[in-house]
Amino acid sequence: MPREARYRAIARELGRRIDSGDLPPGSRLPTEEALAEQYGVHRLTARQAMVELRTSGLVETRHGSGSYVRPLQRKLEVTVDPVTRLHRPGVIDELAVHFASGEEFRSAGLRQDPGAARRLGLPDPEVYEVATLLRTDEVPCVASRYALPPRLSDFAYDPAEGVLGALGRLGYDYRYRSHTVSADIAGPVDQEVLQVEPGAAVLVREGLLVCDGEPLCHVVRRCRGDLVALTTRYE
Amino acid sequence: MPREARYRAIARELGRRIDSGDLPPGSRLPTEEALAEQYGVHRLTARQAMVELRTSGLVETRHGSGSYVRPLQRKLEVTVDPVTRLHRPGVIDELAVHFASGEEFRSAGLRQDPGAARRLGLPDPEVYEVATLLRTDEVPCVASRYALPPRLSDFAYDPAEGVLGALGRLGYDYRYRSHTVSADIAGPVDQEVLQVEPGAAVLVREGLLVCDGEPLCHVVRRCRGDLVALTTRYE
DNA sequence: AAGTGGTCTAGACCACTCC
DNA sequence: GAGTGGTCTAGACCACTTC
Repeated sequence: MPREARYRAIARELGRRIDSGDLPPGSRLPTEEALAEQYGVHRLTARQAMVELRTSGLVETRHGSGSYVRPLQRKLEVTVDPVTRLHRPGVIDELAVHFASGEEFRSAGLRQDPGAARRLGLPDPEVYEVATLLRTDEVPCVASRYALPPRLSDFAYDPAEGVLGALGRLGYDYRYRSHTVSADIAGPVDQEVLQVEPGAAVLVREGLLVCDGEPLCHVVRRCRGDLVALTTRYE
Repeated sequence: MPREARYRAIARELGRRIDSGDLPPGSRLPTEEALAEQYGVHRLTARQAMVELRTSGLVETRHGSGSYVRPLQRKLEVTVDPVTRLHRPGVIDELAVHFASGEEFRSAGLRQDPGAARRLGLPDPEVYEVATLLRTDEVPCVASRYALPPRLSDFAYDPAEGVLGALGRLGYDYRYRSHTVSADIAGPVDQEVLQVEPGAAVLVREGLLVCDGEPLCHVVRRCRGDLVALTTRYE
């Protein structure tokens, strides 16, 4: 029976103090130096405990300043309408304002994407891909990737209306055939686009839009897990 | 402009080799010792690179054996029926078999839970809480927590039918009023119940069941992010 | 300038796996 | 028993924040 590592014990102790409210959200933890002295260990061992707490999402560290108990962040609830089956900002009033700026355009072009092409029922792996980003208060929040059949590659996109809005304007009467949600760890691309740390949680929502029974668009949205929740309300 | 840390550069290089297929899923990475020698750094620096890859979910490490590229794990797709609005195992055939064993009982009793009580429209913060666990191949997979009004505290629970099945048998004609999905980092409780590492992704699905317009049950399901995806299909 | 976290080297011993 | 990852100490210097 291996005894518990020192750094784990320290992390557990600090975690307990956070849970109990002894260290309230936003408060500063002892410095690594202070912890090292207090527990009689080397600074690196104390530091390891902080890494543990950071990885568990309990604490955030600011270089040169200190480590702080993470404030309980109220997540933005983005409603997903079960009838029209479209994303709609709402619920929290400010949200409508925040998302009103529309989808920021990131890139578009023909790409090889066998998975999306298969879902779209295409014979070749090539799709027309549009990548966009939604921000709230300037913070990257939801990264979307739309895959369309190559024949739509002259697709005109206006950020104000969004990709799906543009498809509607072009006369496509689409709806969702299916949705899948899952939770991922932020990969290198997420880290860059959503500006999160390695190890952050990402909420992934994937859907297939159909129009007259024909697949029209495959959408993948990767949302910052600490900022976004998706809500469906049934009437 | 601070130059990139050595360990980050090493992690990036290895990540690139994994993405390119040079290091295929399941293959073993060089040992920490070998990496240290190869890049001319101390073993701890090479180790730090491995920590980075592990945190990003690209690699898993087995003590005494080595670090391996994580196999692309096909997630269990649990379907969520938009009509009955109930969870149904399916899609992948084996799933029905795996979940057929029912919900393993974990605990039940009166608890203080102001959040759930508020959603249930109760005057007091007390609710009757039932905690269960679903396993697939013995692996903990979905941890559920049902909150009911205290008047239902004599609620009889049979694992084979599940909590919602039992409510149906008792004559409650319930349906979901709303659902929220989000992504979290595994906290201490998740680590224990779902048996995951600190830092693992957890898919959270929260819903409110109503019966004749009255709130009946508040459900929170915490699913292992690396194993579970929730799918809704519209006909 | 002082305080604090970030990176790195050097070296040691332990715990687990695999043969 | 050899190989490999896990933990820990000791000490150093750098980068960022705060005053």
